[in-house]
Amino acid sequence: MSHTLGIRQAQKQKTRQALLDAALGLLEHQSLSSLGLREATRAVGVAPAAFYRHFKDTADLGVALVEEALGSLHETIRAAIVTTGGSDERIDRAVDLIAAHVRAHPAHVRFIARERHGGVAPVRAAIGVQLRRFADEVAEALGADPESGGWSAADLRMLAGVYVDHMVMTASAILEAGAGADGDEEAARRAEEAVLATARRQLRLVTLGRRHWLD
Amino acid sequence: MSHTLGIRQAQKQKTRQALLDAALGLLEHQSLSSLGLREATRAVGVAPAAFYRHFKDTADLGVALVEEALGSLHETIRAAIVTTGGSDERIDRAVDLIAAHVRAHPAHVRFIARERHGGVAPVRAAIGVQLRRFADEVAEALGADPESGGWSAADLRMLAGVYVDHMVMTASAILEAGAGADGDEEAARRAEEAVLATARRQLRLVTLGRRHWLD
DNA sequence: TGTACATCAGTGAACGCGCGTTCACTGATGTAC
DNA sequence: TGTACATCAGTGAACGCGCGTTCACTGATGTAC
Repeated sequence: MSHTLGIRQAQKQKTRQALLDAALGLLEHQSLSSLGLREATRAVGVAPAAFYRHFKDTADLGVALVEEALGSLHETIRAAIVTTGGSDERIDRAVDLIAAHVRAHPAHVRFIARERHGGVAPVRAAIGVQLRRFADEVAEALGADPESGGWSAADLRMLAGVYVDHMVMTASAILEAGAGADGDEEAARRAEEAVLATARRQLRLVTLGRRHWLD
Repeated sequence: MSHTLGIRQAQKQKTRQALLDAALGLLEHQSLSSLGLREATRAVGVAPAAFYRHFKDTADLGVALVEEALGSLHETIRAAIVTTGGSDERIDRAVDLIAAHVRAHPAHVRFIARERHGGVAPVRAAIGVQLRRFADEVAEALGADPESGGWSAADLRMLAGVYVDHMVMTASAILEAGAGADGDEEAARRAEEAVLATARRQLRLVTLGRRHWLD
């Protein structure tokens, strides 16, 4: 028979997850550096002291949120990497994947965009480490592409960084487009489409630059 | 004779500026959404209530900081726009200008990078408006360049946005490079040079894409 | 299976503290004559 | 130039409030026999 978590462990995980979810919700309208431990516990419905059974402080909770948020982004990036086809098809596919990611995880995207340069050092560091890992992974994939023959490691790494940064920026811009047109469903749709169109244009620009890099 | 500010007005301006300076200093290690009004007045050495003679609340002070910070960035952008010469010279010059800007106004750069996606809506909005203005200005300059003959307005605007975003991201990366190697002067210099080298590579990529945009 | 003891996630009360905001005030600066 | 009154930047005390952290506790879950 398979190993099951004890009731106690399962309950603890549930509370921990509830704290993470509540915090993520509260961070829609504020930064992590102003999130209170009591706010989070109040939203979950547990006593303030219960917080310490799961996290040292709110920065610690923030680092846990980074792992959660970048875990889901990692999957999206992997999906974009393995896409095949002509450059236009790959661009369309990548942009669609980002849009779908934002729709599926808006709060995660907001959190990463906000805290990437935010006021909590350990969280900033955790995001930086993970994004650099993603870029390494993308660089490796780019290196395997015949189109990258003759590229130096530094150039590949630069290009990978451009793609990862572009992904994060675009995700954040999609979110902003949705929030900007408050209420007006149709305006939001148009604003999002404009962001996606710009993102595709930008990727086309990068593709062209890439094609002529070794000229 | 020239018009002089009254003693009272001059003194008020001085206190206001002291509050802005103190806040900017305090924001090195936190976000605006957690900056306290009492923190700022304490740092200046005035009573908490004095704050209200200058700002409605800390968000209001933040908006004033946006104007100050983006005013200085505006000058740097204008300087980069008017640069002449071959594309490599222009890239080198632009990157040097950014590096100089970060050296001259590190706290302003940090503030903009942090609050661009931060938790204070009016500040985020103010930054967005100004950066869009900068992009419009850059787009106009690009349109005047013979190299952009045949470009659509949307394409020019997209390219301008790439330049402005790249400038902000690079400025923030330079700052991070300096902070990352704490204490080690030589490591900081090397980290900064690596960031500048990457920035130049990225601009070369964009230049190549631009050159073949209408192929 | 049943019993006795150990573990530990979550409780609830208490603490000292700094917060934002208000208010009547003070005294230097500004203005009218 | 001098005087009498108005303005208003900054004061200092007070307020109620929510904060982070501590502590001994409870009672359900886990474990050993």
